[in-house]
Amino acid sequence: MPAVSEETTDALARDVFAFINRLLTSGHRELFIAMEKAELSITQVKSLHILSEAEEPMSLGAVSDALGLSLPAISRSVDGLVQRGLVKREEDPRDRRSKLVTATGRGRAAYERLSALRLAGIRTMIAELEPGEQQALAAALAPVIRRLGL
Amino acid sequence: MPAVSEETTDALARDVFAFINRLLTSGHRELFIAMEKAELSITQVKSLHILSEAEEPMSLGAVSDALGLSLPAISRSVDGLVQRGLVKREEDPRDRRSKLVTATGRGRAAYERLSALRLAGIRTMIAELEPGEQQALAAALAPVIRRLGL
DNA sequence: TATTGTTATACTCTATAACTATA
DNA sequence: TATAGTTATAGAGTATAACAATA
Repeated sequence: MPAVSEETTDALARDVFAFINRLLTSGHRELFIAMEKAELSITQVKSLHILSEAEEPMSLGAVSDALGLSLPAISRSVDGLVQRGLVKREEDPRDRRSKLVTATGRGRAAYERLSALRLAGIRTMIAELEPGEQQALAAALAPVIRRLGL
Repeated sequence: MPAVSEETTDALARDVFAFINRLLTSGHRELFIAMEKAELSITQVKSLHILSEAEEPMSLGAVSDALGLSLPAISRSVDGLVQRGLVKREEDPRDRRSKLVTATGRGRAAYERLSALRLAGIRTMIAELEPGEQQALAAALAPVIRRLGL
């Protein structure tokens, strides 16, 4: 019962696909260079991401589940972050088998810097669009973002 | 001299960022499962991609440059594709040091199948949007796609 | 000599298995 | 016994270095 034909949805999907590809290829070079310079792996950046946004300390198992990676992979990844003071790791007093990890101020700042780089890449591409195109895109995306709770 | 304020551009960039993240996380699980089943690495899929779209045979060096990976990595990656009949590799008659590689029919078909999966993930998310949202998004993206030559 | 691609080797990141310590 | 995390080991994929063939 869609009020939009399947062909239209398909065409839109292809457009979104092309748009994403363009954004991904255009904006990620600087990000990867920055990650290399900071000696952070992709997993470490992702870990910093969820820990930066987490309201409360997380166990390693919770991080492992959130990222869909094995516990050993997370253990080693977080270990590197702890050694550089980007993450704090301490025993859970209520279950001493478990370790609670939190992003430190420095860790949050490091993630913010990388996130800003990624955003800058997208902004550069958007700035190349005509003002009218930007406005139409903003108007079209805003309600979608709001409705999806992003 | 933009007719759109910087704050507006920033807000739009953030929306696009959120939208992309949602699309990437939503649609890629099936794709990775399919890749695993086909025993194709990311590099092999990317190689199939550019070879499928290439008008003419490419040298290994050209593939290496296009993907930003080392020649040995491409050599091994393509070797696997050749062994499975997805890519044809032959000496360049005009420079016998060079090998020319082309996607075979089977190789193109394999790439098309994976590409369709990725598109399906995006389409699923788009189908969740209200008809009006879809129409606004389509109207906003179409001119952008056309102007960027995508 | 310089260049194209391959083979050798070392490194990073991951997963499974074995282990330690708590529960 | 079961569970959280760590350490041991093996596998995939990449890069640099050494090599072979051709220019």
